[in-house]
Amino acid sequence: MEKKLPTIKEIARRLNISISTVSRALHDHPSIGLRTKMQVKKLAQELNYIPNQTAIFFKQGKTFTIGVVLPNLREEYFSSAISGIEETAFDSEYIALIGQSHDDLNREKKIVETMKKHRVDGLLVSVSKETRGLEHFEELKQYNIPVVFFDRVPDAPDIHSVWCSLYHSSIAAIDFLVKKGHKRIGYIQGPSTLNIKNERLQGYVAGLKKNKIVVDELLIESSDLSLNSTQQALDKLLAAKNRPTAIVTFNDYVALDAMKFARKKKLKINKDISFVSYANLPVTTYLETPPLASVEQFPFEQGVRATELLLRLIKAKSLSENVPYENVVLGSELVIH
Amino acid sequence: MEKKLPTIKEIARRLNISISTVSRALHDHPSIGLRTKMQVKKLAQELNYIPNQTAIFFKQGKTFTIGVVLPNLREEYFSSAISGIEETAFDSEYIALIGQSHDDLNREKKIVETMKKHRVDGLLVSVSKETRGLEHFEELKQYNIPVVFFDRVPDAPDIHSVWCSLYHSSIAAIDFLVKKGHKRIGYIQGPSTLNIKNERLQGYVAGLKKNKIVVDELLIESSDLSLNSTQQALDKLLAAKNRPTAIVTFNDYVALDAMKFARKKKLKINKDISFVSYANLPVTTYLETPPLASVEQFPFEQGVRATELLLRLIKAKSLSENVPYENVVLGSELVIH
DNA sequence: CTGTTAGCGCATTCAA
DNA sequence: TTGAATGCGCTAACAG
Repeated sequence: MEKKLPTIKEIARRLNISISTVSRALHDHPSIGLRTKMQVKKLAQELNYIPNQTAIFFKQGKTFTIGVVLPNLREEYFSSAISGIEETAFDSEYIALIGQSHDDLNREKKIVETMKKHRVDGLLVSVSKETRGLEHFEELKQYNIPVVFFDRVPDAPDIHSVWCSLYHSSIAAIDFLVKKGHKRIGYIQGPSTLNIKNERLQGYVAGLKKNKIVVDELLIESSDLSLNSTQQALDKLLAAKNRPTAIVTFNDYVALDAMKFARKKKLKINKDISFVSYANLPVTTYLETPPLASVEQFPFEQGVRATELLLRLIKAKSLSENVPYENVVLGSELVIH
Repeated sequence: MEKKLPTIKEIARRLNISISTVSRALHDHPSIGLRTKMQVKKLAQELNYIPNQTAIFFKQGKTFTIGVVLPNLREEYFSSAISGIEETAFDSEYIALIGQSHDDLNREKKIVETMKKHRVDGLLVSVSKETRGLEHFEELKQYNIPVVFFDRVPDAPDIHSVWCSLYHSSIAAIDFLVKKGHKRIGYIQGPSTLNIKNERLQGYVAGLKKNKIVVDELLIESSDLSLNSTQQALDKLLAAKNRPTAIVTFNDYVALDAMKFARKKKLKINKDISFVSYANLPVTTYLETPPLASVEQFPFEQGVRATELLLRLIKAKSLSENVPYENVVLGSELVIH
């Protein structure tokens, strides 16, 4: 049997006073007599009264929720980000709704739709690798739901975003490898949709130039991030006439897959072939032979900053203030293992 | 400027018909004339009308949200679980609200409070390691919010739960080690609050007995799961008169920490000292020398099952049906690497 | 086939 | 100091 939850109406009825008096008493409104106030509070306590937030949300047109859309929670990178998001949101009395796109555009669209239905106060998005257009986000504007893209930020004007520039760290990575004596440095890049903003490749090229190394297109392969694709990329690099002695990879997962594969081919990691990658996942600290170095992209921090920005936008919205598009670019950091 | 969102009222006004007609038309109610229906739908389309779910939720006394409370999203184990939760929930038109306790009881309480405020339709919980009593969950009963505990399930009667029994796998682990020739097998257990249900230790003891090995209390240490604590535990085990040649650890993280430390002490993993652990985290596949074996606890699956159970409870609740306490115990599986 | 009305729980304006 | 009345957006019972 559905028990009826206590409401202010119920309290009012029992005390033979009006609903509004109860409401005010519970809010410590100054114009309520001490006696009445105490009575009300006491009964509320006894009945275990909790205001029905859904009613309040409904009335206020606010839900105190923010939606988070990202590819996959199982990747440590994103779970770190969402950890930062949840913490920041929670400390501001917001709560996070989550949706995983699984890098599937249709699912992403459906999630955004659901978030819209739930009237989230704002949305944080790290786009799927299939995402090109932003039509499914445009509509949110009409509903006054601010959107902040983070980490995987689409290359579009007129958006709010928080991401991490990899340009300088990419150059630092090349500097590091060159100092280690490497001259032939390969590169396994990721899907083109994810490459635009972060300037990994640009940094790679700039780093080579800075070190007077000619860019060899045969040393640049790409992976769709699947194990298979990474293996193929590595295979091609290893088959190159002047096989690279070091390889920069899109992220640690690609590096890990590549290393696993390299070991199968009887190559000694960090001897026959070295790796430098991006993400600096905590798990790499447990490896006997981790990538020589990895670029820390501060996913947790990105989550925090993105949430802070989003909360600011939400506040501005409620004050009907206009906020110019803001793009927070964090620095990255080459971490040597 | 806050734009006003379209409502059925607005549509009704423009079409000079009544609100309820609009409502019915949008719901394909049979008693609405085709013409009217088309008109309404057309205008709704044009105005980009979306029903205000918060109003509907409010009216229905349902939110189509489920809360998820767990220690930490950054642990792959839990992020796998939540991945399963999110998927299952989403496929049933539910959305997940998340809260991390960070193994802090007070935070856990506050999160539960928040979930209650948000009137989630149900709650999934993996308790913090500080959690002993369940008072902060009891109150949810009054609000008719069903709770399903998963993975870290408190040892209490009258709860719904989904967890994974480790007893048989623990025995299998010992069998496995014995077959490998190990006779002195140590054990690093976790915090006592997390040990009750899963029967890791019981399995360890049973396994030893089964193999006619005397249980040596000096070979049983415990860790609070921090790096330091694990190191201390390992140190003690290594200092034991008859140092163990193999160690079973509470989970892969403990094993990884222990292995890292063992390497520092110049011990060869899987030669001087071998490890078997629990969780079977995907990351271990990337290790050159992973634990010899690890017990798969199917966190994703647990998340799915827990969500399914919760959704069933929610449905039963709305039908005012009574459901007996259900405790789903999944099997685990020793995976040899 | 369509309109009128009430009400979900609460905050709030206007009266008293 | 308190009460009555209104409305947020929507659904559904009731009335034509």
